[in-house]
Amino acid sequence: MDVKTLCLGILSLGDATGYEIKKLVADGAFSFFSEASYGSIYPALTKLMDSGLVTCRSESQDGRPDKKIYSLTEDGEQTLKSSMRQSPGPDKQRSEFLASVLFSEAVYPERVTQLISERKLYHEDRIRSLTSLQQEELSPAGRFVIGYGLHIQRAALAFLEDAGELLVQDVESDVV
Amino acid sequence: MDVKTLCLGILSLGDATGYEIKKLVADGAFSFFSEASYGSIYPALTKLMDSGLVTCRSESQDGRPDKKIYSLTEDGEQTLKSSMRQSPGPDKQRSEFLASVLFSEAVYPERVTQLISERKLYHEDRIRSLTSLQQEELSPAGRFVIGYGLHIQRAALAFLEDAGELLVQDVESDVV
DNA sequence: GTGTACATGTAAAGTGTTACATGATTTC
DNA sequence: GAAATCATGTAACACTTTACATGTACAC
Repeated sequence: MDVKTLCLGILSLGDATGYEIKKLVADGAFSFFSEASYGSIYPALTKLMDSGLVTCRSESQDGRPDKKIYSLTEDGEQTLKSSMRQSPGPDKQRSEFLASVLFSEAVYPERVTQLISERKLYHEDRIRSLTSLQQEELSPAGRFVIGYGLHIQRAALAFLEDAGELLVQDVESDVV
Repeated sequence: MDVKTLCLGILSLGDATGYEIKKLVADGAFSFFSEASYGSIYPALTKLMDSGLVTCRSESQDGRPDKKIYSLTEDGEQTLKSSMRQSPGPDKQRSEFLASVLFSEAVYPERVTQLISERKLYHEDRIRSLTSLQQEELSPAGRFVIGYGLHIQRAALAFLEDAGELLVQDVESDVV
């Protein structure tokens, strides 16, 4: 999903500024399944303005650049809806952790133990953030998305508790 | 993880051609956590040659371009090992499915039911491929990585069976 | 006083994908 | 006879990140 559609989608849930969109994508409910930086969000919003899919009202503030609050237009809503008609592409899951485990085995087997224990902390952390997001979330779909994320993180953690031990033993016995 | 390190890692598990690396990344054990196209793999291998991290022997074939089989050098192994010392970055999980669920709710709620049922098929498919990969896999780390993937896919499917129904009901009652 | 949050935006650099070019061989 | 598999490689394009530019206000 490109940044333009992502912005359109976020705006369908309520008006927002570029800054707010970035925050949602970086830390909010969207952080679990998307990513975008200022360098792609601001240009995307400008292009959406040019094609009339969003409008923008400015609120002046003292000491700061004007806040530019974007809203979806009727056209934007239709465009989003027709994007939603397409079946979503497969997930893109890139995990340096899994790659590291697989590649460390041959060249640096002692590393595996550490990777696993660090990974548990990672999942615990993700679970904490998702749990706190769950407190705020409102719409059924929002609850569903957070729930989906939580469920996966918990499953991953449980897997590490079980299979992580086994792997560590296996790799260590190979070293010996 | 950049394509160069990915190639180095795959070569640490055994010699391979660019074509084989692409296949592993697209359909094999690596497909669960990485991605790369010919357009990035071939140039990466050339660069790795230039910096002496891999060597290459050619096997001529009739009617086809020579097979170029790459092997890790001692230098390549050390470089990979020092990459492995870095703690792996966070997972990058991009899910058009989750975005679609969240964004459809407002502009196209009937779509949600379909998204969920298509998604079940998606997970079932992933489970099938991972299960068949599990048959071939050999090393402890390989088994661990596939197991991790399987566990997550199963958890996701289970979540959909439970929460998917609820969501569909919620969204439908909102429409009415 | 130091760091973080607020707020927008651009330019350069890097990375990667898609599409193209080439062509035999095997499977349906 | 069409489509997939084997096999390498390049060029154009798209996308993103990182760094820069600018500046206030508030919390510690």
